[in-house]
Amino acid sequence: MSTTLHDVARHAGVSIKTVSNVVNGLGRVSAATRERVLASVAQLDYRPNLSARSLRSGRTGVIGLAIPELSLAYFAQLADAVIEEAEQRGLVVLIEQTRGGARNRELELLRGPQRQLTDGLIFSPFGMIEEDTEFLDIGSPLVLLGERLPGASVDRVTMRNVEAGAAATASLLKLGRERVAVIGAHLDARLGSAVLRYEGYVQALREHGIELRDELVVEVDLWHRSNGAKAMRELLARGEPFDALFAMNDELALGALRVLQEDGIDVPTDVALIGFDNVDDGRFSRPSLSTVDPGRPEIARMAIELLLERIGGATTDDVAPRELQSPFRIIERESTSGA
Amino acid sequence: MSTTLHDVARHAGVSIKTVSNVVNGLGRVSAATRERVLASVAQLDYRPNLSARSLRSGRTGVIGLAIPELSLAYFAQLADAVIEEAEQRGLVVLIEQTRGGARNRELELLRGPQRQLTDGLIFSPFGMIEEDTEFLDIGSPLVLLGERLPGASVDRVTMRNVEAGAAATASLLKLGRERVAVIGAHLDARLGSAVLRYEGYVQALREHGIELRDELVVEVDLWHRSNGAKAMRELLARGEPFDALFAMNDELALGALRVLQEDGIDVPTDVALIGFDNVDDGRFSRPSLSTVDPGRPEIARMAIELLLERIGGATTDDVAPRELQSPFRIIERESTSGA
DNA sequence: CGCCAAGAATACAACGTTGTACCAAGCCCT
DNA sequence: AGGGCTTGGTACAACGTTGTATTCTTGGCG
Repeated sequence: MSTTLHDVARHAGVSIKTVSNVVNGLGRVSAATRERVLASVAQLDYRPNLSARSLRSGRTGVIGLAIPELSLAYFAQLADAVIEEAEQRGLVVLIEQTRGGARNRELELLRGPQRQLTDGLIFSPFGMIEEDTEFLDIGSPLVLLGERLPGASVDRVTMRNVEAGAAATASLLKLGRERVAVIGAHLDARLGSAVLRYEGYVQALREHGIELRDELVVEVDLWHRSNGAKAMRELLARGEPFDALFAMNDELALGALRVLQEDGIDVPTDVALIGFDNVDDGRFSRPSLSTVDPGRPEIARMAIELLLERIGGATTDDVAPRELQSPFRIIERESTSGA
Repeated sequence: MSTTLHDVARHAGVSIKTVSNVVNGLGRVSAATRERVLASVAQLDYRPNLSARSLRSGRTGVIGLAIPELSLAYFAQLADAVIEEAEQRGLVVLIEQTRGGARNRELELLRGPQRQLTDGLIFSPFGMIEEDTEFLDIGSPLVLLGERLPGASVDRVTMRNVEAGAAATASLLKLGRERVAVIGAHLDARLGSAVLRYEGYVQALREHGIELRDELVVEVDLWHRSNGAKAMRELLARGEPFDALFAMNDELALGALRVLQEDGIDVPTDVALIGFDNVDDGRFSRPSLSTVDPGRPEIARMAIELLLERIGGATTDDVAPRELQSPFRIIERESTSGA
């Protein structure tokens, strides 16, 4: 077994509590004993038992991050940012995948035994519906990512999806394009990024006095690359001409790009293209992909800040939930270059 | 506070240990009391305190996964597989990033307090050198991914990098190409995938009676997409003709592809291209990317199996370390299509 | 009818840590 | 010189769980 406070205490000839105080920098300890204890700690290679510490303190130093899928670049990069941000605050991150965001998976995960292991959870919901908000009461701090479940009174980090969607669309319109298609819509949904980004799209069209054409709107359930390709084939099959495309995320955009090129359609000359998320891949596609940068580091930072406020605050319940918004910016690359 | 065994015991009118037995399915409990206890458990929504359980049992149910960077698609997908595999065995995964695999970061991570929190560690080393092997003695089970630190007597999961490198190269040669470039080499290193894959490259050339030309070998430190682009510019600048390219991973390949296309060089007509890792992105690039599939799910499964054997085994020390090899296969896509 | 074994449940300690309460000096002040 | 105060340290309990040893039933059997 590894060394404990007892071992160190015996070795240094002090009480176990004094060692504890030295290790945690608490209480008053004379310089002499402190040094003696530290020497013993070093010599015996003492490392505190985190389970015991957690049992006493009620804190584990672990936070959970629940996302749909790590193999989607957006979430991988988000996880990266969260881990980085957590590390700076002395926390470690337990990642859980909801796998396509199936509702049941999400509910299970909210009630799973892992919750006992984490001081709080950062959760990017996808499949849950409004009736499920009661399940969000998990007994430990929770921060939602995104605009789903708007009814729930929980801390959350969102972005200006409507404005961002409008800005993306506008960046296409300002090139003089007038037939702007969009893929990734969830027309019969009432919630989620898809709804908001679509709203931005519609809004931008209106502001520029351009008619909204349903034939240029393609719905896509999961925003995977393969579905982007499928959506583009569908759009092409419709035979409706278009000269610009707003893809609701970069995966869709890159999937669509591939199909456009297969058909000999040049981007950006024939079709200007913009995605969403600023995933690394877009920088090296050909043409490189214009996109909306959602401010991932900020999202991570804000989420952890909200979480830590709850974790730290003794009386967590009576504080009203907060919503923080991350800044976004349009990144113009080759896929919308003047041409 | 949440409900404890005490609460349930009082509620069901039994002893605390009986509740514990019921919850864990241990000991002999009559059907009647079992039912009564389970009813109380459900009613009070009892969930065991994992810290306390860990303190008693010495197990946390958490395993660590230390990788260079989650934003590299290969590692994101690997992490995905590990989490999935762990979940099936009732474990959760703590992901730690070594950020480009700096040696110090790796050593810190091996000694960090997190080790007290995990039952074992799956570690993909990058910057550590052979002199550091002593640091691998972390007091809990450890499985290495890859061939680094060959001197260390630790469990590990590897792949037939030499054979795979040779197979990739051969798949280019069999197209009739004779000037096969390679990017990603670490010529003055003695260890690592780069060395082995390069060895396979050399070997395949020799077997096909093709001369090895140093001018067609480009070194790349970190196998990022941007470095792939840089390497390709360097290769083009050399002015040495080549008609095929083996990129040591898909990121390099996609970065290189982009630069080739900028220069109007057609893939696969002018240059046939194969990568390594079978990252999702390669399926939707244009042309789609031929690659080597390293068997990620198998790697994840093997790593966890090795880890669990150590964790389970009472006398862990006297069992000789094992090495498992994952199967690989060549995936031919457009970037090496006959043409 | 009395004894024993097996079945069912309990009491208690321990895992390693930290918070609370307490104690022993030494010092200053009146 | 004795009361209060600061400084440095200790003893003990508690966090919630589980392993070990123990007790209490009960029914079967000689």
